[in-house]
Amino acid sequence: MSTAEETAGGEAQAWGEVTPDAARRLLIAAVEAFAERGYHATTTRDIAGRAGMSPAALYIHYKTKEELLHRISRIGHEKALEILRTAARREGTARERLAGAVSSFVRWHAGGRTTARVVQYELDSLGPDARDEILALRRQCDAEVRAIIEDGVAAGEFDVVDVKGTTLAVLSLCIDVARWFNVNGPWTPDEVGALYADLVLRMVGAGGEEARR
Amino acid sequence: MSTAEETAGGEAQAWGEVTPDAARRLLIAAVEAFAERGYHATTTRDIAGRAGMSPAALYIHYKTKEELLHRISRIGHEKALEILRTAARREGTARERLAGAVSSFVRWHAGGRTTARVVQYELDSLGPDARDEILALRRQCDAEVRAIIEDGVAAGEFDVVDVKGTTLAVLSLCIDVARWFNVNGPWTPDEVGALYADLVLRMVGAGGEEARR
DNA sequence: GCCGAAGGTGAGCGGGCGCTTAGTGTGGCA
DNA sequence: TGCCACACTAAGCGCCCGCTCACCTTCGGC
Repeated sequence: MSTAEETAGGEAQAWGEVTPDAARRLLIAAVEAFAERGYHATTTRDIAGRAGMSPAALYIHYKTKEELLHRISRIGHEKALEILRTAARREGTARERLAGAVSSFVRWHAGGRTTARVVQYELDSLGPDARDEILALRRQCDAEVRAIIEDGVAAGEFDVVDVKGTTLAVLSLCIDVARWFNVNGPWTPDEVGALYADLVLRMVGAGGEEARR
Repeated sequence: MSTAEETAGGEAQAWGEVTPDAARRLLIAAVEAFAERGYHATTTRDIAGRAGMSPAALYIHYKTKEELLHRISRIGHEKALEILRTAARREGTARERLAGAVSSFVRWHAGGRTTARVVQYELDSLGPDARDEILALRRQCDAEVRAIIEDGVAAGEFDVVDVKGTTLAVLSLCIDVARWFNVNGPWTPDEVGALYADLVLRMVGAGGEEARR
């Protein structure tokens, strides 16, 4: 179920597209620092230091500290949307597609917790324009999940009273994994993904037989 | 179901115990500022300004800015624990107690979103000692919810494979309400509380008849 | 072998931060 | 009425922030 790419230890997976090398190292350093301390508590000197460079080097590749957060946020949201989109448009019943979407989405939030934390919780530190751009991506994530649930209801697989509210709760449940998941805790990302897929199927009234075993 | 105290507009409800008056005004100002901008992005000048005082006045009542966050966090967590404890120890079936706990806990996070946001999301800005104290309160919250679920499983009301994981997911779901809930959105705190109580009962395999209507 | 572009550094700027201190107005009490 | 304790303010200290700038190296092309 899980690919090496998704759960790669260094979490450096998704940043391959960022060039040149120095810009990528700065970006990864920023992700780590923002995740540990939060955007406002992180200094540009800290980011540059983690990347093994002088404070001034940051400004060769990025106009401001906020541009770093914006870039991280956009790449992260695009990755999240891609995960949901892939799962939503796979062949299969709504039940299978929802379980797949939730387990892979949760796996991403747990395994790439450092990145996911920044992506999901530092949104308010962006300026209005950047935030609007990111919010548009979020709405697309919402639409993908809602589409699966609507399909399931139409097919009689799911039993959901409030589709909009349930969609929101499902996404909320998955996203919050980034807040509490601990790499040294009792669960692997795969285990949390499986547990959550089961819980979400129950939420939509499709807990089914195998969940009751 | 909901009391005036829980959903009072100004959210000033729980701070009655803080004296003298100037100290309370500063604390409420800090809650609002932290919720809007985050702890690190909030300045002591901003807090004092909102309370209608000079920057120096803050230090008559609080040793540091962090002490403000610590006080807010402790009072908020005590309130949250009280809500869960009251619901958990009420008379009734596990099903009824879980529904009551979730709906009142969610109502608190939605209605008192400003406070809940600070309480749930600014924990990492505390120093180690203060954080440890707050984490102990969190563990008590977890224990209350887990006790209800264990009761339900023992009584044959619930069907739960992983009690620990399900407890965590239920709390996570409720807490994350503070992140996304919007006072100007389509739902009232009561509505979200009712929706979430239903969803949580489904998660523990007690969705029951009335949910299927 | 010289040149310019690209990518880096060390020093430091203007400013706002958390917090302190000296001084002020005020209300309660002998 | 005189006095002091208390709550509060105006001013500002020392520090570190985001960011800039003058200068330095490296290296491919002619």
